[in-house]
Amino acid sequence: MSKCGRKKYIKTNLRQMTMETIDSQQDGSIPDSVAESESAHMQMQTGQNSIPTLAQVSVAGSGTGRGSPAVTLVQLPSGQTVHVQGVFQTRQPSVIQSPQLQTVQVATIAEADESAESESVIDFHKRREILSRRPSYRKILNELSSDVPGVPKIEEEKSEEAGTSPNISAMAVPTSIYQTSTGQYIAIAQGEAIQISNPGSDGVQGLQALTMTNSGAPPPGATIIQYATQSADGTQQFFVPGSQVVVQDEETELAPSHMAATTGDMPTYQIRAPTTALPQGVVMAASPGSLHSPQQLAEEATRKRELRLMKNREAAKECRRRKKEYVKCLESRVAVLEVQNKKLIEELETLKDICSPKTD
DNA sequence: AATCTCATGCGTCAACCGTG
DNA sequence: CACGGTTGACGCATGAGATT
Repeated sequence: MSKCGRKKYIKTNLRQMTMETIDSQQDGSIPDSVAESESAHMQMQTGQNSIPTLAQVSVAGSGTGRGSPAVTLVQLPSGQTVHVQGVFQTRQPSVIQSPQLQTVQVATIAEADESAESESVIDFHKRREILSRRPSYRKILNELSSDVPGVPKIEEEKSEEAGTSPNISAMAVPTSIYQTSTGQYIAIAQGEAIQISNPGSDGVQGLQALTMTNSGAPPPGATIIQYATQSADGTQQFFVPGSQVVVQDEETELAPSHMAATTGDMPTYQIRAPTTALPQGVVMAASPGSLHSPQQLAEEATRKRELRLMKNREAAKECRRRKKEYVKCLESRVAVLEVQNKKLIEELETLKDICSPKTD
């Protein structure tokens, strides 16, 4: 791949991915690449574009009821409709589901129902305009977190340079939202509590308690968390955004001894936050009122430029970090949705076997 | 070992957007 | 409307792996 090709690959970015989703949904084809997961999600929500060999499944209550019991309406090929309580409950809006995509979903339903071509063309252009520029990743993540109960919003990272809130620790690591392989949502804020929002598939709904200590022994920035896993196999996977690293420490050698003693065989995870050695603010030299000579003006202009360059440098780093986090969240969502889709298909097959008339 | 290819990250510019 | 934050785009540097 040439450098230009690489750029092209990179530039097949999130905006284009969203556009592809729209386009492919308009002509009814299934998009490949990452947008495929969105397509799968729409299948589950709208009951359209269902897999040909399977019965159509429509989810009552738009499939967005938070924690509410999932009532699935299964329409069998014979015309029968069966209300079932899903083993895999209908999920709340996932961690990554941008408002744009929600708009697309609604529009897709509307187009399917009304089949008004002219309106769809207008909608298409409207959506094009809406998607001309994506909101910031922070905004997207904040809106997403507001849809998930119990998951705190990502705090505005204001006053990184100007002013320090007394409650903000020295390391300004922003809150991160993770999604585990089992669909749980984990919000981690440096120096604050870790919350796990359980989708409630196993009856344990709401937040789970989590033990977190900041050990003195590990290197700076390391955080020891202890998570009582509830999964059958006893393992828990974390999808880690950004440059943060989650290490499962089975020997618990980094954990304090009293923690290991009180937690038994619970696995210990160590989250190493990226070192945020942000250069502190530049000391403002001269006040504008004291400038007289052209040389001083030039120096002031240079100083302002360098200050702006420095700020933009840090902003670009932060932006890239958020983008990586966003992409990793998308990838984790793809993985979760694939598992979810697989389980739904299996559940449907089981129901078909149960409900199909036996011809003895 | 030298070269090539590719992935990744960084600095900068410019455009957009929200806010006061 | 000015200002500052955000982010796409571009060029560049660097390191790792593949190839010659």
